[in-house]
Amino acid sequence: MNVFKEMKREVQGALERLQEAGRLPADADFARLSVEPPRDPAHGDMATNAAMLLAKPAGLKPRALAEAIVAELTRESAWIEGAEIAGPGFINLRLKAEVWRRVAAEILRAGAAYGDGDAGGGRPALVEYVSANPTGPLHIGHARGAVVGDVLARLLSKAGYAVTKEYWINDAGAQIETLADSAYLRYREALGEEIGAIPDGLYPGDYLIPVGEALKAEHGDALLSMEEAARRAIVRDKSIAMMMDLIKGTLADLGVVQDVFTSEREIVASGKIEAALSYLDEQGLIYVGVLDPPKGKTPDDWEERPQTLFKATEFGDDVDRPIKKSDGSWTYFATDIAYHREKYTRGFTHMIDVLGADHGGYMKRLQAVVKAVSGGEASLTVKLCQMVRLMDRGQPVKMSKRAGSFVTLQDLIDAVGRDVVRFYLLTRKNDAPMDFDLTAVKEQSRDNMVFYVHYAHARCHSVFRQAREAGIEPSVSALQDADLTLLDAPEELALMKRLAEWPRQVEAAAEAEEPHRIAYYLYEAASDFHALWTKGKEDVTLRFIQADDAARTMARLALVEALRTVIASGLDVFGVTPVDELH
RNA sequence: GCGCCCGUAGCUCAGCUGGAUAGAGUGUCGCCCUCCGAAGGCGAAGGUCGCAGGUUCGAAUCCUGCCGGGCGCGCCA
Repeated sequence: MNVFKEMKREVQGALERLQEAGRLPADADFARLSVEPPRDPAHGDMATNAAMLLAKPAGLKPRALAEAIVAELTRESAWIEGAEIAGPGFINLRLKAEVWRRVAAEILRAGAAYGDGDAGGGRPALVEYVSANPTGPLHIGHARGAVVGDVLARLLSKAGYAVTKEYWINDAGAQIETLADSAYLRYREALGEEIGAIPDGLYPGDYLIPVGEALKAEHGDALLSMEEAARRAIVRDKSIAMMMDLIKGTLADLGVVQDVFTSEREIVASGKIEAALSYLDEQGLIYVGVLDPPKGKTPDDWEERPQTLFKATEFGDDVDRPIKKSDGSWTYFATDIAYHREKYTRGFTHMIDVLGADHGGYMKRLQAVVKAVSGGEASLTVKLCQMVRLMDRGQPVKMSKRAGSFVTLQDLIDAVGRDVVRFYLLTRKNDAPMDFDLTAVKEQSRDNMVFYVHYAHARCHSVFRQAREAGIEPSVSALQDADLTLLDAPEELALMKRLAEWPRQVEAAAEAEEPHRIAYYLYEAASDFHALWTKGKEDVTLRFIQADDAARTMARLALVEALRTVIASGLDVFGVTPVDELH
């Protein structure tokens, strides 16, 4: 049950009845109608702008129209207790306490499924994220995209989309040849050869040593005498496979498991580039032309030459984009065209790419591609993740590959734990830069959202433990049977109202594609709970456990369980495991 | 030069896609532990929402132009 949706339906119903009665014009537009909780709780539980919106078309003063709406609204509503007209024409509604208790009861019944929505209507959505080059381990720069993408997928899934989580493997191109060369060097090293310093231009990392050893174990010294092309294929495939295993291992430790891994190499080999381009050609979107040099930053070796171009400008991009290099091979952009066409032909019209901020310049052209290859049917949103600065006690952690203090994502997970990494990276909008302070993220204080939310969950369990010691067993059935009408304190009602917002928060966060909203909601819910808990210290009658009143105690335990359920549900969206106890 | 993102309390950030007197945390100041975890809570002070226009019943939010910061800008992936 989404109270807010139900109320909007009621208000809309009232407006339609007024329409039928001829008191509102038949063509009145309700698109901008809002029924939302007001910022200030003194304004009631729900406020609507209906009167202000429709005053002009109705030819009435907002307050006069508001009175008519209120009369219609309160006539037969099961939920509305009262309505006031305020300010420029707001209608403030107060709902019966019964409404909130019903929500609490529903939470106890639905458990983790509370908050699940149907905004997605089962439609497929594809979230592509991480997609790091398989040339080495993931580092911190990849962490944010991995978490944001993963949680976006979980969020959309909770909101009713059929989500596919995808990784695009850049296993073609120059960097992969470099990887193969680097691995071959390690292979020779494994055979006992003295290789000295790793030459410039090759990957120096230790992580390739196991690749060399694996090649030795499988092939002995046979590769040395093998013809170059055949050898290169073997070394390359082995390197890519082992790098992907390394990456998947780290992602698994982060709790990220993707459904589909699409290989660039396979897309290239399958002829899908030619197919996609010929499709675009049929649409008249491919032509040969000459581009102007980039303004203000002409490369030294710039030479004007005719190129094969995609008409990206037709879809809002700034310039048309080349799809062939000067040597006749495809540009990376050409494979992007084929890949996004591939996504569309697999049935996805709702696509999300999670990319690093350094790919900002690619956003428009990718969106242009998606429009073009789908005949305008599909759309792509690009979530750009800004930099994460790794800090310790307020000081930047120096990272230099050369000095060997290169921090991998695996190191980070091992150092602070996957739940902390996940949650913390979601406490900011993805497009705002953030600091990740190794010490601060583990601090146990209120300014640490991660801790504060976990604490609330643990505290719920603490209450249950205390109840059991007092001889009260908060079993599922006992909680479901509790008499919630005994929850009548203003603080208790306020908490129930907060819990009633959860489905709405899920839907809003999913629609806006902003996982961080969940973090802030959980923080506020935790705050409400901690406040209520502490009030029980001063006012004994507010304590959850009332030794001489078993019924009231059970009602309050039910409220605690409802809160716990919502927090656990939010943490589940984040892929974070709730804790029953803090250490 | 062009494009994208950002500018909100001293500091770090929210602000529910246009709503009412702009909110948290932190820091400063003042309170609350014989009591379900003080790892917490309550209160005070703190703002020309970068600047200037515009759109309308109403703007931190949308549009335009400036100012300031970050990222990017053919043949790299």
